[in-house]
Amino acid sequence: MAHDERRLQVLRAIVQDFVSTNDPVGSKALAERHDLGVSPATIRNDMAVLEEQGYITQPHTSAGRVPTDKGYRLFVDRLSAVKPLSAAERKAIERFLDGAVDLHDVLGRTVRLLAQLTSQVAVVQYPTLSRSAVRHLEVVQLSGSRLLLVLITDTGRVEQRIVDCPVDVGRDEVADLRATLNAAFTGARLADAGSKVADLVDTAPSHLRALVAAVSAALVETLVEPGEDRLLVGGTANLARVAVDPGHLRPLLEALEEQVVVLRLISEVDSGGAVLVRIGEENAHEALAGASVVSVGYGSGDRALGGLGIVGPTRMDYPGNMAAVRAVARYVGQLLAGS
Amino acid sequence: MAHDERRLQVLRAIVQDFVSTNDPVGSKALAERHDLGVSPATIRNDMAVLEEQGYITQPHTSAGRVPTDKGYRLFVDRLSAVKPLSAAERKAIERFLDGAVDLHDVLGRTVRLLAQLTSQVAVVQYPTLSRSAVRHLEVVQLSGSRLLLVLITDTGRVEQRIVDCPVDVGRDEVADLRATLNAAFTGARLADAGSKVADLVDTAPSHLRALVAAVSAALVETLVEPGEDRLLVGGTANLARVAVDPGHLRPLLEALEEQVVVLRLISEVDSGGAVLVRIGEENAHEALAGASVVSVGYGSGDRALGGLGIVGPTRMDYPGNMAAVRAVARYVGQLLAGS
DNA sequence: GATTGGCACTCGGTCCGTGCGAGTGCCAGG
DNA sequence: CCTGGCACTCGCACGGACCGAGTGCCAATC
Repeated sequence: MAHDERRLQVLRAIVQDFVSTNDPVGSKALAERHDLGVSPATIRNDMAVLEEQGYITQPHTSAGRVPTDKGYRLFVDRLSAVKPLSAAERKAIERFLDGAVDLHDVLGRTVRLLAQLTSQVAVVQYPTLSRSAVRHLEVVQLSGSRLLLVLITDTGRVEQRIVDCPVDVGRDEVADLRATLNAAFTGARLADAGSKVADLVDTAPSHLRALVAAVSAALVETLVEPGEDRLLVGGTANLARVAVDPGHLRPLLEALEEQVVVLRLISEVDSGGAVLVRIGEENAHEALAGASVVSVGYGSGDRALGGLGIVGPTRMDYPGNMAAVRAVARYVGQLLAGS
Repeated sequence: MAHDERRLQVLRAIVQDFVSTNDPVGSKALAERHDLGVSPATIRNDMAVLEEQGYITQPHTSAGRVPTDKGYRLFVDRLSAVKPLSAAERKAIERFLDGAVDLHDVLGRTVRLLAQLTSQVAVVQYPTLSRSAVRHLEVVQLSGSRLLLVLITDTGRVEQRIVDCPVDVGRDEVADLRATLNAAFTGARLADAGSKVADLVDTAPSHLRALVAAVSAALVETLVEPGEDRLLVGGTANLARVAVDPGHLRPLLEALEEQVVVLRLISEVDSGGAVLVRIGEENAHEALAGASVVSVGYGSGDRALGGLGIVGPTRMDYPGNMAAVRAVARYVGQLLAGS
């Protein structure tokens, strides 16, 4: 029906106006700023219906309307066109990310770029270990019985781990161990590494068996362990830009430091490569009740290496942010594939 | 003179009360809460003098007094006794830091510990490369002409760097290169590495010379480059605890992300191992005008590896925070020395 | 039947005047 | 040099009045 159609236009207009002005929007202002072709009175009727359906609400009796989570959801799902990035923005992405010298650098630049592009808090997950493959394993002897195990993945990630061996290790044994490990693991997906360990211990030369067992155990532990530094956060200063009440700001900052929470949100990426938007209460975490998360997986080809995205108030520019997140993820994916 | 002595007592009392209550403190309250042995009227006279000398100020005509930067400075320099940590706190430090598996982990725990102990923002600098020594250099071939150079220091830090060589490299050459580099650099202070590079290129076997030159150049670059990820920040949520005005909070958050600024403050550590306190304007950075920085170097023995400390409002518990910073630095120093 | 103009009503935000209380500075006396 | 007393200053919290934006409803209109 024409009615429903126009009501959706009204909702879209409300979201757009509210996002840009941060003021509850009234029927008169709507009629003025958008060519809806009807009078304020008609809009009022539509707004009453929209409120009844739970898409908008009014903070005070004599104030305009504000979108609810449900309203934003509808907007994102059906009312927002994908906003292509400007040429300048594309250029900025390239300029910003090119010239990175290693993985750390790439991700650091990414998080800063994303924060700047969206004026929100940006988060980037390190490439998940289990989806990467082993490029090289290095064993360094620190002292008689202490070894440093360094794992280098094909995504450029470097993981280190100290191993205490039960007995002192000879110099030759270290070399043997290095050769053995590399022969066994190089090229293997880390997810498959666990199952290889058992074989390896059995087939190892007897004089190395105890050593291989100890090191392999540590290796598996490193891979399985979720890893604490898997998240990079940037642009927190953008939080203070909008927020009025620091009491409201604190739990958000805490959640961002409590990386686990955000990690869970960011890493649940759609395998199809679509941008995921979680709005307000959908985040199912108290501190994020007033926040939205826009995230997407990045990777090369069909492999998702990790997720990245932004966190901001529910009142955000969804089309613009979704476009920025997607563009950055695509570029980072290419970059990592080429290294 | 007895006068001066008592005036200092008054200043100390003002600082203590203001820090704990966050209210400007008046003469009457002072007389009640501290055994100064004199009446409020006398205290008023002292306060008038202290204000004249610039140690305290009153925000409004009819309000109590508040310490100035200069007042805090005097308090820190002459009026504060070192507050020893409680047994429980010492225990907490141990419990928190033990069980760390690698450098990342140690520093991550440190920053969280410090933030929790002081309820301020904590910052920890990664061990400075130039003061570390080379434990091992590893060269991994990524593709025909791309090498990954991995540097492991005796402080457990791992640096990685991708090197593009002018020509394709053979497998044997990589092994030779690895051996050559390790022979030359293992055990050397990184600060001295630069001067060794020239020698190395000259003495290298001719077939390796070009390769050694390229890799060495990258190595030196890695060492000289200040490195962007050398700072760990934690506990920013504590900022929102105190601050009332998010507009005042934003520049601080920005400064913390702009790692360079804080890095400069933290890395200027006293070689004698004393705790350094910078109060308000002393920081010579606009965003930190209302903040104090308490920092100290950590390291093993006489070698300072880096700095750590806290950033908080000028109105902070200096004795407690100084004690916490020092204790944590000492413990971290031990931990890194033992690894 | 949908749309529109008119109109009474609600209610949050702002402005302003008042009273209160904390804190001070000064002064005269011990 | 210290002390008690006293007049004075202001910031702040409270409360009432005003104002205007915005709504919901209704009768008239296309």
